[in-house]
Amino acid sequence: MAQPDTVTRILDTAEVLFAERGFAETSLRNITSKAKVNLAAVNYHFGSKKSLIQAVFARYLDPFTERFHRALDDLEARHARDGSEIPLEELLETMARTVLEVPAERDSLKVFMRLLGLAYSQAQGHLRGYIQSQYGEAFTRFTELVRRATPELPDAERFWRLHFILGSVIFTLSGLDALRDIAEHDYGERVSVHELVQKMRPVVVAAMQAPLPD
Amino acid sequence: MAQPDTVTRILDTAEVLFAERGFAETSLRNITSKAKVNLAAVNYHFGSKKSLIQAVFARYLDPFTERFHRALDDLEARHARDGSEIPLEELLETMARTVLEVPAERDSLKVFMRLLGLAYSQAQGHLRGYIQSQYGEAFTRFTELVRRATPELPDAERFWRLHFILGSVIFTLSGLDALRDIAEHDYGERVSVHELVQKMRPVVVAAMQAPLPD
DNA sequence: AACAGTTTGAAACATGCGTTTCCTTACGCC
DNA sequence: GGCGTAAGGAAACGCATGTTTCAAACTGTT
Repeated sequence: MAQPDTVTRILDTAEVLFAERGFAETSLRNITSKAKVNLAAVNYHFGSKKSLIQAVFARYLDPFTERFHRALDDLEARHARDGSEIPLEELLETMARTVLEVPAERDSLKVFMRLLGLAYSQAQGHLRGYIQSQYGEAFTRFTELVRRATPELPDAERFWRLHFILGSVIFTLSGLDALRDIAEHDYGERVSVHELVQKMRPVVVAAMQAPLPD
Repeated sequence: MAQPDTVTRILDTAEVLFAERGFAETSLRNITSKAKVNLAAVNYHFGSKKSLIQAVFARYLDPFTERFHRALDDLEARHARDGSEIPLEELLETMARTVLEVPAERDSLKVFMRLLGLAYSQAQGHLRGYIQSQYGEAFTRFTELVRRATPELPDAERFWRLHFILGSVIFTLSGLDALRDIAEHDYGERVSVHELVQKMRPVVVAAMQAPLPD
């Protein structure tokens, strides 16, 4: 079994350690020693630690945005034919499916979700800027479709509700393992990610369709 | 105007810097220089950086849990008299009110929320353990009351929905400033925290009352 | 006024960090 | 076969960190 090359070994190790402890708490020495790679290799191949962090994200987000755009293309084309609007459920479904598909191929959903959570909360400045510049367009496209699917909602209201939901999803899936352990201990049954997404579905729809506040 | 004493100056400064940049990214030198206090003062008064972090949390969470327990005592006593169950809305309302009350006195809701978000995501190990051991009981009490208020929900389902909501709240309120800026820029009106809580109310209720998944 | 205990201050300590340097090894090409 | 470029390895650099030390300043008590 030939080892994967240095760049891949660094990325594989780095994403796991970042997901476990965060960026600042993970040193290049942690990464390189666990990856069985020379310390200087990170700076040689990636330039700096910041660039390594961005590369870790790009490895997930590049395929994600590509698939996501393709999926939205399909969805739009299909509904353009009969002139109907894309229903909210289909949009949410597409988003969920794509989020799950990408890391599924490497069995790393947990890592991907933790990284998303970190990107949001640890917001290293440079990371937030990078993600916004590289992947903001996909999010903008999605929200515009959601707008057309929920014309009854005031714009500001829809904005906030989308972020409520985003919070639920990232929070839950990024703390997945810990929560799942508690749930298993307290209620005896271990849920799969698939089941969890199933549980979220009606909640998310209900959240979007909740009555307006007085 | 006499300066507050050293311990208070350290805590006041530390909580702001922690909330802005996180724990690892904030050095003792950052804190002590901004607080105009000697570097050694942190180790003298708190023992270590870890203990300082815990002290920052305790200054919010101690009053919070005390008030929260008192508020739940009231609620239980009031309903014990006529034998009725406490409705879900009242429980959520009590939680929200207490969360808002404590930092309101020091005009630091933003800081408190960011800290909660960090506690969850940056989970420094020691912090999670500390918070769980010190304040887990209050959360347990609350969930038990929610259980009685929503007897139609399977236990596991309620568990997960509570965490969906917890995610929404922490995520939204901890990223409050950034989100509010975006919302203001895109939709023109700046919402107050009070208005935001008002927006969350129907969403949260709808989430708890959503139909069960197939 | 003198003393004991507490708090502050400046400096040093040891350590771990990201990064750079420089040398060796490996590989592809004329 | 030798040469040029790419990759790997060992060591060091400069710096920032949390923590400790120890003397000076302060505080309250007798």
